[in-house]
Amino acid sequence: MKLDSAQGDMSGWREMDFALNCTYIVPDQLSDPSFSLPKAMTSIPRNLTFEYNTDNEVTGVFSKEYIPQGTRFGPLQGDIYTKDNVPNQANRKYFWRIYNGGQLQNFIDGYDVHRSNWMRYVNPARSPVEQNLVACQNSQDIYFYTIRPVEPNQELLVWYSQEFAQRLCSQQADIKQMYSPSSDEDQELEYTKQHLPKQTWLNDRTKEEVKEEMDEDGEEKIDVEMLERDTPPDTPDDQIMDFSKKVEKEEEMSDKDPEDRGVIPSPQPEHKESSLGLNHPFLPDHHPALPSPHRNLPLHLHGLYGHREGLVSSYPLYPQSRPFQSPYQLLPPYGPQYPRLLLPSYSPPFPGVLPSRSLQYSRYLGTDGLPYPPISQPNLLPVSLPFPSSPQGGLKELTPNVSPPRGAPATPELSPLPKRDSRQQSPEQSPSGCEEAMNLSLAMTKGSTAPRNGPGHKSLPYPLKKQNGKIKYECNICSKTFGQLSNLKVHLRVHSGERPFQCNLCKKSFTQLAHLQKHHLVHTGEKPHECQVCHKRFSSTSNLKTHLRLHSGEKPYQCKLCSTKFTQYIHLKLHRRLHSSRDRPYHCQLCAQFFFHRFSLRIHQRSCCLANSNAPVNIHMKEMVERFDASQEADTLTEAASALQVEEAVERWLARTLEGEGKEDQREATILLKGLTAAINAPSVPTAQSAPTSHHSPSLAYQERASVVHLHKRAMVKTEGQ
DNA sequence: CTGGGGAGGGGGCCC
DNA sequence: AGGGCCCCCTCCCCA
Repeated sequence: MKLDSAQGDMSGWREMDFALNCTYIVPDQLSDPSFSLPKAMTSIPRNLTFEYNTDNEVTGVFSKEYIPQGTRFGPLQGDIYTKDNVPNQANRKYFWRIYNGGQLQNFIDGYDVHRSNWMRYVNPARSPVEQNLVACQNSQDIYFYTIRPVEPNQELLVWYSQEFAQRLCSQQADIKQMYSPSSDEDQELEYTKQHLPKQTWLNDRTKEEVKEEMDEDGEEKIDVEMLERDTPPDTPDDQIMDFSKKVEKEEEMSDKDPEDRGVIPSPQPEHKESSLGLNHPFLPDHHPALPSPHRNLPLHLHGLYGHREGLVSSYPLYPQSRPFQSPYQLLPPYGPQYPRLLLPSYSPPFPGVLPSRSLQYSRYLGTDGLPYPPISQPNLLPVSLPFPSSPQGGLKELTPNVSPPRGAPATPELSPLPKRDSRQQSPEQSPSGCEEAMNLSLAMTKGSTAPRNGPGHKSLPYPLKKQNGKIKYECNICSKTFGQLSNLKVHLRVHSGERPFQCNLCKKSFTQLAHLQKHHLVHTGEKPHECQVCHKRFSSTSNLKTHLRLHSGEKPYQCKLCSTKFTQYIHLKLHRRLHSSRDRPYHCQLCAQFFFHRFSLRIHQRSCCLANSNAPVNIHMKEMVERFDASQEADTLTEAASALQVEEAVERWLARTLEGEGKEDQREATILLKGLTAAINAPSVPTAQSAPTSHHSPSLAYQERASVVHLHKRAMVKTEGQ
């Protein structure tokens, strides 16, 4: 399934490259307002899951299914603080810094579980080996991108992108500079000072001491100190103290030779001297083979977030010289091209999209004539909004965002935004807010002239197969093939979890626009499909079709054990639970099928359970035998019935079953009957010895679909003349 | 347990 | 090629 060629080195990617070239977009799960759980818990996408400790606390984020490389999660959500309005009591453990033009612009604080999202729980990676996510700042948002395929049940582990770390490093350089005689007073220091409680070590020490500290770890120590004071009581102490101790301990150790410390040097020495010219004194401690104090902490993001506050990135500054060893081929970008659509904030939705015939909505509307009150748009999440509000209503397509030029800073030069609301930003300013509607791969290919490696630059974006002379597009993940590329692209959302179409009323999201349109009927109460018999209305044709069976009397789903018929398959399924295998004592050892009668088992073993069981004719024969076994004709026979008696019973059963059937079905039944009777009259076969076993699958023995009585060729519903 | 309706998901076909 | 439309299938809920 998965491709194993090593490809997709993202180590040289800039944040903008991730934004433009990412292949999948996975928005957050929508939080039902009625949920009592905080958004940080409920926002986790469907393809991810939390891991909990014994206290039911989230300890990490894991994948539930295969997640391809180049998948984007996010953005990170939380309280937004500018440098000047950080509350004094703020716990900075979950702070993310947003830079603008190299200057700190604001913080995203993920501390509050009701205002942050699941991304706060993603643990930091200890090494490039285990890292599978990279954190990037795109515009004013933080996104996590998979830099390698994530296998099911694998933990998501994140570290900064190169630029991200670079910004933090230059921040540190700024801090250093503020103590030089020539530098002006640094705002960051001012910020730090003003939020440090009195009697902090910073105030108690000389600037010279501070400078020395900074030389080692810069601002980090400040934050550690702050954590000790500012962390709310519910924060485990070990998270703070260990982190603090780690820094001190490692500072001491950093003076020693790696061999003396008994640690393994970095397998990639260039890590120590990155392209940024930074020292990474703690790098060896991030080696996965080593016990890491960081890792021993409760699996919260304190490490990452704690470090983030001025961290000199000791590890993942992806040196360009070190490509990722991805065992999988990078999935090509098939960037979903979602037109930017505008929807009114409430119904009637999709005028001109729904069937044109006029419908009476009024009876479905509320007393105020509106099905739902208009939703105040500014409160909506900036992510997953393919349908920003449109005052005039209707479905509109917007001009796609103009992608920033390649190589442009990931953080556009924006004036500080006290609160993040992408929809209040102009499209030029913020590609992130409406990014769901962008064709990322298209933006990449059209907006770029420089040849690049990585996703989107493969000559053949999709594996092609030829079936019967027709080109088939194959899914990289499940190998399912499609005749049309667009179908494959839609299909791929099943794997990525991407649901780009979101209802602006209830925040549910869908993989296809049509599904969203159908869903909207839930809110409007509209039922466009009317039964011509009873004039009952339905929201979907499928449901109308099911309903029509009530009038036609058609019950296409029959229990093969008791002949009870049903109009809906689910009813048959429920019904079948009533029949357990213990009622059928005769068991085929070869395919695990059960029978009421010994002669049925005999027929089964001699007719269809010998040769190629997978052949359609044999599968059909198995169905027939099973149905006959449950028939009243079979019941009339004794276990000692002769072959002739059984044959006659089969004929009677077939005649009754096929009464009224089409000629084609009867012809098919005749063929089957010949096979059955031949089997009945065949000499006894020592099946245990002669029967092949390799191709026998228990699933064949219990084909749910086999219980559909009518062959699929027949019309399911007769509606004419009613 | 059965039966009816509501809703969502996947995919094929056509423009 | 992408999107719209439609269909089938499945599951859930509830009387």
